[in-house]
Amino acid sequence: MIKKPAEKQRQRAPSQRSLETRERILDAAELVFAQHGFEGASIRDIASKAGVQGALVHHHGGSKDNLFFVVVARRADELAARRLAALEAQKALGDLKLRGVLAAFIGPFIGLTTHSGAHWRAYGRLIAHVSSDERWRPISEACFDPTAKIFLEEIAKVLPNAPQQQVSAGFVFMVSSMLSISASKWRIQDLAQAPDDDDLTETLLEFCAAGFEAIVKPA
Amino acid sequence: MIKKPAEKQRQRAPSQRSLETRERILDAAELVFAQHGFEGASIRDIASKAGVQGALVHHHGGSKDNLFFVVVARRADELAARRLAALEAQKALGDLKLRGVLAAFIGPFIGLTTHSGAHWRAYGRLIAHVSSDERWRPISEACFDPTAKIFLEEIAKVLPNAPQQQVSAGFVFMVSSMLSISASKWRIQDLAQAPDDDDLTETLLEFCAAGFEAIVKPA
DNA sequence: CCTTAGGTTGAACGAACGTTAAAAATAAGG
DNA sequence: CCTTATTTTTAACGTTCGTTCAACCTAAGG
Repeated sequence: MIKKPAEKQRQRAPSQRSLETRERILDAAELVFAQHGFEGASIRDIASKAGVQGALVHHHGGSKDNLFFVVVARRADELAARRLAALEAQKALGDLKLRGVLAAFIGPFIGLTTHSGAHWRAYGRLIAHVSSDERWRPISEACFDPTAKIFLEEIAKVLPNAPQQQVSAGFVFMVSSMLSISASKWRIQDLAQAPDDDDLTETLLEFCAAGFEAIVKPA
Repeated sequence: MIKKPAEKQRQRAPSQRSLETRERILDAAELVFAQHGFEGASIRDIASKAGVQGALVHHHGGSKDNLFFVVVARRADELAARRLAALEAQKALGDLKLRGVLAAFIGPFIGLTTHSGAHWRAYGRLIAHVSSDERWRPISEACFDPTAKIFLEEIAKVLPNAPQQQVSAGFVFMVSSMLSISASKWRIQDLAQAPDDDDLTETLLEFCAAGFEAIVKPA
């Protein structure tokens, strides 16, 4: 669970309307941040897309930095929960192998970011932004590192004798490749000179599983 | 060779001093763009780092967009040349295989961006920025796609019967993983909980070669 | 139904942005 | 050496940025 900064005590429950407004603002911010990045996004763009005044964005989201954090954190718990559930499901099948662990990590992400609407698609690009800029390291640590560490341990279990350095490198390669589907799918389609409607989960899984096996073998 | 926008005819040769100033400005722009991204970089930051006035940046680099293009294009030719030379060298060894093609693509990039000083290191991050934002697609097409197409053809040669779609996907996974070494090396070190001074070329090569082989096998 | 905490608006703040114009300094070319 | 194209500085333009404040409006709680 992701910790939130302490709010000062409320004396009344928020109204239905304000909750809906807040959601609309976060949704708009998600889309704008994903499309233009943090610096390229403007509060006015976000407010306009949400159909509210700029001051209201600040009221619901705090500073621009804080708003960015809130938007990233909002879906992080659900993504983590789905990954852990997939991991448990793989374990329940018995005889957990590398491929099963990677599938539990990759599957939910690709599923959500390609088959669950525009907002999850934008969220995928958002994670790509966060992961490629050291500036957002605190956000990564708060939102994604706990899950990452769990999967790193699972990978270590199914690949005994593998140097930690190699496992970490492979993990980053896997994450980068996974995020490239959100951030650079246009590039794949460009190079293939054909529209790509396929689900790339299987391809990515094959690629990473084989890659992992290859780099952890003793030299 | 990368085409440049036509300049209006000069009547005098540029002075040594102005050439040096121009280089200083492009160097500064390279560092600032790499660190803060396009939107996050300011002309005043660049000017300050180059030790000149803001107006001079505009004089030597044109608009901010154009300056960005110039900075990216500046080293693209050398990178491409090194990759093609490496490819020829691999061919000269005879019996070109997938691993050799990938080594010719990855090796020069990692070599330059990790062992050739701060500017090449920044240039690596710059390419990562360009490759992850569809906004810079024209730059990618002008600077990197020609080389990419050559290597895609070479890969197709050493992997006959491989569907083009799979090869394209694998190529993007490879590029993303390669760029992650420039953009997310801190992440690898974080996860490994140890500083990493190793050259990751071999690891990346193993990972991608095995991944490629795996995804192009007939289902 | 009142009271008032909380939501929302509209307008404005100062700062930073990319860019430009004109003057001053420099050095290339005859 | 003189002329003048080019380089560089200085100062400013107009715009947009994140943020704030005071004023209304809405609706939760008693």
